[in-house]
Amino acid sequence: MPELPEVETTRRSLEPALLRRRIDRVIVRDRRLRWPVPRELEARLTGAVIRATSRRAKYLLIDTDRGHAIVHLGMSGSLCIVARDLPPRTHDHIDVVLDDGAVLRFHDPRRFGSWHWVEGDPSAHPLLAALAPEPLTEAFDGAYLHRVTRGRSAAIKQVLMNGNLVTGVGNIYASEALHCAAINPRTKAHRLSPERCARLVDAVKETLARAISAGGSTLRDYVDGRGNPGGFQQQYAVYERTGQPCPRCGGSVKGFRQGQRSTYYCPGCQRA
DNA sequence: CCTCCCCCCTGCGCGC
DNA sequence: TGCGCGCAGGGGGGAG
Repeated sequence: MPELPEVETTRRSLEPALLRRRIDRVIVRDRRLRWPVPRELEARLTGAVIRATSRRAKYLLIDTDRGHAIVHLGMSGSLCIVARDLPPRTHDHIDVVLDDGAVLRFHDPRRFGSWHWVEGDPSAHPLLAALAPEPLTEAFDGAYLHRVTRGRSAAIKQVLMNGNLVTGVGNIYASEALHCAAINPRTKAHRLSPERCARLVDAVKETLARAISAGGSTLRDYVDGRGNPGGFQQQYAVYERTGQPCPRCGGSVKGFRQGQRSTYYCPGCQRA
């Protein structure tokens, strides 16, 4: 489910309910996530005061006076603020009980999500240390993309989804950004000119920003911290639109498999 | 180092 | 209606 826009939308919608709250209790109902939830999480989080929320790539961080919880939503995870007396549903694996009676509840049917605890500088954590620059900052520009694609013969779509080169762009937004930049997803990364790299960077930024503005994408079950679905799926140009007209040239959108994932593009206006 | 492929897991829509 | 199959937003890790 969640790529960068969904994680950012979740973070923004949760933040007002979390700031300055003290954590009374942490209930872990199922520890079997992507990695086993460390017992250290409950031990250290209980009694901590939340100072801020932040995001790095697709990781959401709960920053406290004692350290940081690093949360990943995987494919099917969501975080919601609920009332303390609301009974948990199936797959509600973690509750963070706040001192005002609200609960931050983590729901994840597929359990590809994860929770970690880190003290000190969170960017030094092994999960975060090797990540590429944030896509919505100036560090991610055409010169950067051109440099890191030299010597890479992989298809540009797969390069966009490599978290060590570009962060936050998953399967939906890779297809959408390539359409926006009018670049064929099969194009070998090292063949892109500096100009086309710059255009692709602009397209990634624009696509992510528009998705955040729309509250992210809800394909099946994504909801933000208040339980609201996103609306960006209404604006897709190509994703899951096989056979429908391209909004730019009217051509028929095509889908195909690329590295075990589905890719969508318009053969009419996305050039190699 | 890069690339490919598999896997973790549950749910849903489809065809028969 | 029931069942088996393929597929789904992520990403670590091993083989080659």
